[in-house]
Amino acid sequence: MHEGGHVAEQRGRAARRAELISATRRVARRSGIGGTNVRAVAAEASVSTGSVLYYFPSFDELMYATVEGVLEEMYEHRRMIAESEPDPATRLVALIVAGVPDEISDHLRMAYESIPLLRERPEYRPLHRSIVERQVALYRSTIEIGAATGAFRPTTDLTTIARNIVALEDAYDLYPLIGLEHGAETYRENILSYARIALDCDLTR
Amino acid sequence: MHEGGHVAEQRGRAARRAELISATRRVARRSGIGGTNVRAVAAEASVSTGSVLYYFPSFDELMYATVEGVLEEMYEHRRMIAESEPDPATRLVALIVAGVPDEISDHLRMAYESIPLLRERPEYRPLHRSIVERQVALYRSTIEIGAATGAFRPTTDLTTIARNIVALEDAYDLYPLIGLEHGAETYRENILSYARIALDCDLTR
Amino acid sequence: MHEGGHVAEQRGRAARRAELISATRRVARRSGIGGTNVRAVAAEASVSTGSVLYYFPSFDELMYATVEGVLEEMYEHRRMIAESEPDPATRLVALIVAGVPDEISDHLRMAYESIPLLRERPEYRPLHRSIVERQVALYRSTIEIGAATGAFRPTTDLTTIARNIVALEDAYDLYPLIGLEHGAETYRENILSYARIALDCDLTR
Amino acid sequence: MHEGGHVAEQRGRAARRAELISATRRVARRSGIGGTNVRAVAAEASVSTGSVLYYFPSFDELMYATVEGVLEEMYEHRRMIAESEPDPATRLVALIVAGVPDEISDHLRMAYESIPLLRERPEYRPLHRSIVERQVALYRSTIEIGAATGAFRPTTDLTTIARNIVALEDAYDLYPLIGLEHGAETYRENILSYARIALDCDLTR
DNA sequence: GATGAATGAGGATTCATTCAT
DNA sequence: GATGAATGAATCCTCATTCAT
Repeated sequence: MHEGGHVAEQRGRAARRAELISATRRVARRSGIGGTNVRAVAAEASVSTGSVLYYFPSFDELMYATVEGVLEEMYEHRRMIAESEPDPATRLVALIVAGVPDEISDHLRMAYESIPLLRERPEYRPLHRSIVERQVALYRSTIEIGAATGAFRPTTDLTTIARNIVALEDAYDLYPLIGLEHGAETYRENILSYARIALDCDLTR
Repeated sequence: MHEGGHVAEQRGRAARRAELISATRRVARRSGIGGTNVRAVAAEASVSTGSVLYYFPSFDELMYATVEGVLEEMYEHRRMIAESEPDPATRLVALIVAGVPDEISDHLRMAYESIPLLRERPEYRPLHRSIVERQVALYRSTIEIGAATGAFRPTTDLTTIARNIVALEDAYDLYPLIGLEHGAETYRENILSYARIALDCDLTR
Repeated sequence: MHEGGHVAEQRGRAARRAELISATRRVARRSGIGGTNVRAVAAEASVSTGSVLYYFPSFDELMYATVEGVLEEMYEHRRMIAESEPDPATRLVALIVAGVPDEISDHLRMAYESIPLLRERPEYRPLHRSIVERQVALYRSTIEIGAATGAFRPTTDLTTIARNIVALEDAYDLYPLIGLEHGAETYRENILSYARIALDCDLTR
Repeated sequence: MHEGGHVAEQRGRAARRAELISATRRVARRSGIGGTNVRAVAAEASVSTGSVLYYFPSFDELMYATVEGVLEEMYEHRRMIAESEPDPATRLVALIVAGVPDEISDHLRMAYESIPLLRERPEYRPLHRSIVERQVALYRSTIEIGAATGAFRPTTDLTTIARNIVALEDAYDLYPLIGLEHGAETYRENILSYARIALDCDLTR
């Protein structure tokens, strides 16, 4: 009927879904994943509850897409930090600083709040896993470059170091959520203290 | 007549509560915290739903008591490991081995699943925080002893090292939950690799 | 197609709420306020319990709206009697006759049954108070007109007389509820006997 | 077995019941009839919930006995006022003053809160009815004496006057409960204003 | 006599989902 | 395409009553 009608509709559909995901994110930020429901999302997006489930087969799928988006964005942010900084030492510090934010980020909060979803929805696992793995890759390649240029002199296998740094980040990101507030600065220094001895380098900031 | 007659009852309120907590634990292990409700707990304990709320002022309180018990037990287990091993190096290794179990423990699962509860129930925060702090203390005192005996030659401040070890443990405990299965052995080695350079020691197993 | 198709729905939210209020009234008439609950109302209105709470934020609000409606209707009925009768003496008698019905009216029953609600729901107070006050105003203005035309020769302050008449009505409405059955006629005559001496007039019927 | 055992037991039983009634009264004063339940009464009386229903066949019966006691006490109080004052005019004023207390009395509150119980428990009706009737009798005999002594010159039949006074009292006792606070003094004056013209007398205070 | 543990029906409320329009 | 009214199962919690002791 309409020229290119389907294409336009498809575009419209994608845009609608994006809006709903965005609304879900805002609700989840405000009220937590547990406090996020169809009605709240519909209200936030100024659409009907019927619309929400018209664009997503179920509320679970919308939540999945939302968590996915948040995690991807979180990773993307760190990847851009890595790309914009050529010097491996500086990049490493920048990554760690970005990895342990001063304020609990919504990204992190949602990442941790989505853990209970894993039990009944195994499809969440690849999401989380992949984020960790790509962060490890980010650190690993940074270290590799530094090792190649002589900036770092790794004391052990690179993957181990990269994994440890990411693990430290993950734990130190969790702590503020459970009320352990030693401050992002302390946590960053803890991670840097590890990086220095593991890479036998200076890492001034 | 009376003697022995009231055995079940005389175990008393505390025992009944303990049974309910235990039932809650089993349900939570099976179905997750999100899948745990009054009816399921009542069925698991073979009592009426009324009974559950007879022994606990609210379901939330039962859940809190359950999480508290699980976390305490987890810490207690590690404390006993520490106490039963006098040699600091051996103790450190034992703690790390116990801290990264081969199978995902219910303790850890519940610890992580209870994170979303933190948002609406701030009373959970001291629970989680305290467990982390006491674990750090456990490692710190172990390191201190080792430093005193010359077994360890710490390269930096003891609290930092202890915190980093606990943080690594916490993250490596989380990973299997999200499908990252490099194996407990790998994770333990990663932590040990840190401990070795941070404490400048051998730590054979 | 559309036109007329949505009749039931297009009557709209307000109409649905009115239906539920009406159902609540029927249940309350049959079973008392204490015997009125969501399920009974839903059954009476032939809808699901979910529907009841879809149109009212809480059952309390539905009950409030119902009591409010009943009280307003009661007042409105008396106001119309007053308006339709120009002669102050005839109007006064008509008001008293309407004010003490032969049968215990649902209005009165609900008015008195809602008294215990006042303790926990202070928002009911303005409702009751306002009805009494407006009834007093109705009598007062009637008396005022009669005094102006010379039909009444009030022996004391008009508000006092109006209040006393309403008070007598309120009490005599209560008595049949507690089993004091001297008959509406006797009660009306008692009130009229007061009106006659207080207004120094005849008040034949 | 025990000498007079049964008698003593009967006395004990009556005393226990009295204590429970008294406890029920205190709870009802605090929390309203709707907020009064077996557990609260048991706690207030420092006995077990089982005890409460050991001494009363059902909670309803305990509540009935409590309301009965309160209403009787209320009447008894007024009767004593009447008895202690020989002069009919002074007695009348004293009765009216006592009948419209400055503060909402627990007696009145319970009298009005018990109205909804009438629907399902017809046995409450004689209670309320009898209180009204005896109050009317109190006023009627007072008026009769005054008429005999020439202190009062009733303008109409004595029962009508007595009933109207009691009705006014009942309504003016209700008003503070629904938030109509013109003050006890105003209400008393309103009643006295009626008494004066109905009895054609002075009634100074 | 007295207890209090245990019950289970019944209370209001929440919410993803369905479907007629 | 999009709506939003309607559902009903599931949630936690309350409470008079029972009964073994």
